[in-house]
Parts: sequence; C-alpha cells; structure tokens
Amino acid sequence: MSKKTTIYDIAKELNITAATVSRALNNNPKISAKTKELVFETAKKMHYEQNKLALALKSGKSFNVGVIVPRIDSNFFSSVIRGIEEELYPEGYHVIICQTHDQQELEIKNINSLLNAQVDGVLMSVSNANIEKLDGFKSLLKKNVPLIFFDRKKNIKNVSTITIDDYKGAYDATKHLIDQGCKRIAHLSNNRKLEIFKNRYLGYKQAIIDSGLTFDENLVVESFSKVLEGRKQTKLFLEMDNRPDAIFSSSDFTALGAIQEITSYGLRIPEDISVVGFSNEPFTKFMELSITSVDQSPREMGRIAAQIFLEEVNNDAKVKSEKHVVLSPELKIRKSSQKF
Amino acid sequence: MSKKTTIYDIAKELNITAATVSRALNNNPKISAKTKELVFETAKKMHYEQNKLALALKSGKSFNVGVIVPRIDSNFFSSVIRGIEEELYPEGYHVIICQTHDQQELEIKNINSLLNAQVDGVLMSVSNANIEKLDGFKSLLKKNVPLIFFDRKKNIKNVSTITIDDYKGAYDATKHLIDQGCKRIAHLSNNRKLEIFKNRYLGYKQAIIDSGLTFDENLVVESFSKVLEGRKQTKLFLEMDNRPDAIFSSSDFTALGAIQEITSYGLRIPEDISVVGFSNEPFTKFMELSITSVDQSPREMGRIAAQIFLEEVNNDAKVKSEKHVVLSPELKIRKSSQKF
DNA sequence: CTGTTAGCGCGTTCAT
DNA sequence: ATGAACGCGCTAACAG
Repeated sequence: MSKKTTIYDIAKELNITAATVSRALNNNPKISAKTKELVFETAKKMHYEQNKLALALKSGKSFNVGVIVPRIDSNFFSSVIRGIEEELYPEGYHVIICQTHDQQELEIKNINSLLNAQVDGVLMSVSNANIEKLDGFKSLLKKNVPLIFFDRKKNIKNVSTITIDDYKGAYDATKHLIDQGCKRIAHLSNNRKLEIFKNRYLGYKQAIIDSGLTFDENLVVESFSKVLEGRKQTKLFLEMDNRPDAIFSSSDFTALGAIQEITSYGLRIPEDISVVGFSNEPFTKFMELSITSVDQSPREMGRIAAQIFLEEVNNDAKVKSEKHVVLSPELKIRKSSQKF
Repeated sequence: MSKKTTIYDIAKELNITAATVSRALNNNPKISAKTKELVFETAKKMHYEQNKLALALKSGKSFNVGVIVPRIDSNFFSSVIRGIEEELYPEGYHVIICQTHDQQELEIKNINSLLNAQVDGVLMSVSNANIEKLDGFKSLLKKNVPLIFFDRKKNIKNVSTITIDDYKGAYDATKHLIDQGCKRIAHLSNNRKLEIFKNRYLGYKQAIIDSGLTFDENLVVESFSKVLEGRKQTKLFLEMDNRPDAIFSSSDFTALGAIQEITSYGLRIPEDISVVGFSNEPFTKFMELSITSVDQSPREMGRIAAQIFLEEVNNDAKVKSEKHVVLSPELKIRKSSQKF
C-alpha cells in the first residue's frame, strides 16, 4: 500500500508547515503567490489528493447524499436518479443509492445506515409498506439532516416535496378513455394509503362523475405493481357479468398484465377493451401493441429534488421553509386506447 | 442542530474515560460486565451513534464500495447491483453507484471521485468507450484499492473478474437456431473490442462452422445496444438480395428493434425470420411475441463479485492472486425462435 | 480492568 | 505571510 501523501508530506518536502500547505491549496489570499505555486507544483509531483474523510470529519460535511427508492430496476426511479446525479455531481456530491424493495424494515435500516455514514441529506420516495409510521424519519429530522420526498411523499412539516399532479394525470387519462367511447372503466389501483395512488383514484373517479357516467366501486381493485398481479386482477374483471370496456391502471406493469390477460381471452384491444397505464415506462412504447400511458418526467423530477436539496443545504437557513413543487403529467396516447 | 452525542459525552456522564466507553461499545473482553452494561444503557439513553467518519479516518476503511456501470436502467445491471447489495449490506458496507453512460470521460471522473471518497474497493463493468486505455485504472491500482470487473472486463494482472461464458451462450443460441432449420443466420454485434461482444461473435461463428453452414461476414454488423439501432441494421439485412432467415443479436434491445422492423415488413416471426436476443431482460418474456434470449444470472454475478471483494479486503494478502469466475449462461427458448 | 496518550488528515484560530 | 497548537470522534499502544 503505497501510503497516500498528505499535506504533511509535502510540507516536509518544502520545509514549511502543513497549515501553510493547506492554506495554499485552498487558495487563501494571505499566501504569497510564490509559495502557492511551489505547493501546487510539488502537490502534483507527489500525487497528492485531499482526503475527503478527514475533511468530512473536520467540517461535518461528507458530500454524500443518500437516495432511497423502492427499487432501481424501474425506468421511473432510475431516471429520477439520473436527474439527481446530473445536478449533484457538478457540485461535488456523491450519491449513495439504497433500495427498500418496499420493505419497511429495510427502509428504516437504510435511513439509519445513511445517517451513520454522515450523509448531508436524504432524497427519498417512501416505500409502499411504510405508510402511517413516521418513526423512521424522526432520527433524520432530529439531526436536522435535510430530507426531501419525491413522488411518494409523506406530509411532514419542514420537509419539501416534489411530485407530479397525479390527480390530473389520472383525470386526463380517464377522460381520454371516455372520449374514445368507453362507458365502464375499471381501475387497477394500488395501496391508497400512499398519496399518489389515492390521487390517481380520485382523479379517475372525478372524471367519470364529471362525464355523467356512473361510478362503480366494484370496478376498483388494489394490487401491487407487478405484471402477474395485473393479470390476476384483470381476470376477475373479465369474468364479471357486466365486464368493463376499459381499464385505467395506476402502473404500466399491471397494465401490461391486463393486456396479456385480455389477449389470452381472445378479446381485442382497444376495440373490446381499452387500456391505459401510468409512468410511461419504455416498454409501453416498444410493444407491438403500444400502451397509452401517463408520463411523469422523472428526470426533471430528480433534477428539481436535487436543486431543492442544494438550496436547503446552502442556506444556513435559520428559517426553514418547506417547498412543494408539483409537475404536470402528460398523457402519451398510443394503440392500446386509440380507437380512431 | 441537536449536537450528536459522542463517546466523550457518555464518558463524562459516567465519570470514566472515552477509551473505556469505546472499549465497552466494542465488546472488549477486558471490560467488566458491569461497566459494559452501564455504558450500553446510557448510550441508548443519550441516543449515541457511532460516527463512521471518525472511524473511517482512524481505520482507513470507509466501508463504502463503489460500483461503476454503464447505466442502471437495464435489468441486467440493476440486478447485478442488487446481488452486490445483498452480499455487502450484511457486512456493513455501503454501495455508491456511478453511471458512465458509456462515456470514457465520466468513467475516469467516477473512478477518481470514488477514490477521493476513500472507497474500500471498486466493482465495475467497463464502459463501451473505454477500450484500450488503461490509464484510468492506474490510480486505482497504484493505491492498492481492490478492483473487480464483472461482465465487461479488461485483462489486468492482479485484478479478479467474474463473467459469463459469452462464447458458450452465443454458441448455444446459434446452434438452437440451426436446429430449428435456419440456414442464413445474421448477427447483430456490438463493439468487438469489448471481450463480451468478441466472444459472442466467436461463439456464433464457430456454431455455424461446426454445423457445416457457410459463414458469411456480410451478415455481421456492429451497433449500439439500442432499439432504434437494431431497427436500422435489420433494415439493411432485409433489403439484401439474399436476406437472412434468422438474427442472433448480442443484445435484447437490438433484438427488439429487429422484431419491430421485421414485423413492419409484413414478415412473420419465427416462420420467415427467427430472432434470438441476449441478456434475458424482463420484457423479452412479457412481449406478446416473447423473445428467446440468453440468461446471464446477473444477481448471482453480483453476489460473487461482492464475495471476491470481501475475500480480497479481508485477506491481508501479501500474496495477491487474481481469481476468474465464469458463470454458465442459459438459453431461454421462447416464441421468437420456436418453429415447432 | 481502566486511564493516559497519541494519531488518523485536515482546517482554523491565535500568535508572530 | 507563516508557524504552533488544537479539535473533529474514534481506537490502539502503553501503562498501571
């Protein structure tokens, strides 16, 4: 292990003090141009690199931020992460990514673990499991570590959030189905204790009511965002006496499951049953039968989350204020719902 | 900022020394059971949590490892990462994920950045761009930070690797197409300066030769692993006078593009043209026309990469030895190539 | 069994 | 303009 060179090494080399070296490296105006140059030169020569750990210990800043998401293998979350990176990298931050796999236990573990790693902030989308309890966040808030929710949020005072207008996204999607002539629109929902799913449900419901159609609670079911779950629930819809003529899904994955099940029944899409998903995952565009879906501009969401973090961390902010950004979703109309 | 409590705080509380507290917390056998209990108790009472940064500075270990991948929004890489996490989390490590987006500049930046963060090791899959130069890795190797390549490797002495047998995967896939009666099999390759693509090419070629078919270099093209690239290259194949009756693609994404293009020409799959992809991305299974593909057991790959890292980091290893693990791929036969 | 001392690498007073 | 000394929080070596 070729010992890393420290400021002491280069100080010794130059017969000066480590303090002077430190100052020179940090461009302290009180250091003569000559010594500065000398220091920079020998620093390069000796392959000096600042030990961020020592700096972190000294300054209390690690320049690491934690990002907690349910999973990274969905285009939505990985795109958000990309947005976050784009914004934070140039500022010298690193991103530590944790997955909860929707398990509350892991979520809490992750938070504590990040806290121990002395992260400067946490950006997160709460897991499906962690709904009512706020315990997990107490430790964060108590230590005054900036916390920002994106997409799946909780309402906690002094905590900023960035979301999309799920209500509008769902409303527009449902309205679109109605405009295509659909009269009995089912809804594949998800855990409605999470705001995003509650709002998608409410937008869906309101669009139906506003259009003068009858709202039928039996056409709403909750399921996890998995392809097979979508199939299972859709099967139940298809076996109803009075089966729906459209399905608005709160997830692209369940929408895909719905399509598989509908097709396996020999029914046509969109003629017999139209389908709309949510998130605009890439595969929705690539299917032979492309899927109409609601785009959430995840990259933009990530960038904004990161910007909010930077504001919070830079404002020495005695007065902390919460900020709530809401992005507007965009309906991408494709074959699975376009009858004409 | 409610100051974090340190071992000094709890030492003062108990009228003992910080050192004793440290020892008690670390279960040093020389500490009396009574004081241990006392320390643990007040530690909990005062919400003490170890400052990993100080520990890292002291021990020279940050308990962070860097993982560098081209991108995280492919199931293959995100699954590898999951495997890595599963193995490393229980050992107290954190994972810092970096994406190169196949840009060499970013790759080098990431390495240096991770080095500055004092990571204990780097697990990476090299970018498509960084082919010949090894410069970027010098800094890593010089500092004696464990480096492990997975999937996309380079040959550097003392560096362990974990890959799949790409040659065999490609050979089996091509052999399968031949068994289905295909005679003119094209190959959508990728940058063959990367071993994985070179080996897939070689396996494909050998299977053709071994079967007594004629190998035609014109049926091999390189392209990036993107759907649209796949379409573009396939179009060229389709407009040949003597068009191929099968396509073996080195990527599921280009395979998908191929399918789209073939379909748009009104040709049938697999009857007119069969298609096989590589990586077993989830969508290959979910398409109405499911795609035959080669599974790379990414999660297993991640776990093994992590295990190798742990071995290296735990062996105080004067004698460093490289280890090369090769996993066996598995062909998943689906509709896109199954004629009977 | 426990206290004392020192050092990990850095930035920052307080002097000079 | 620079040096000396200290502290961030923790552990390890050396007492006793």
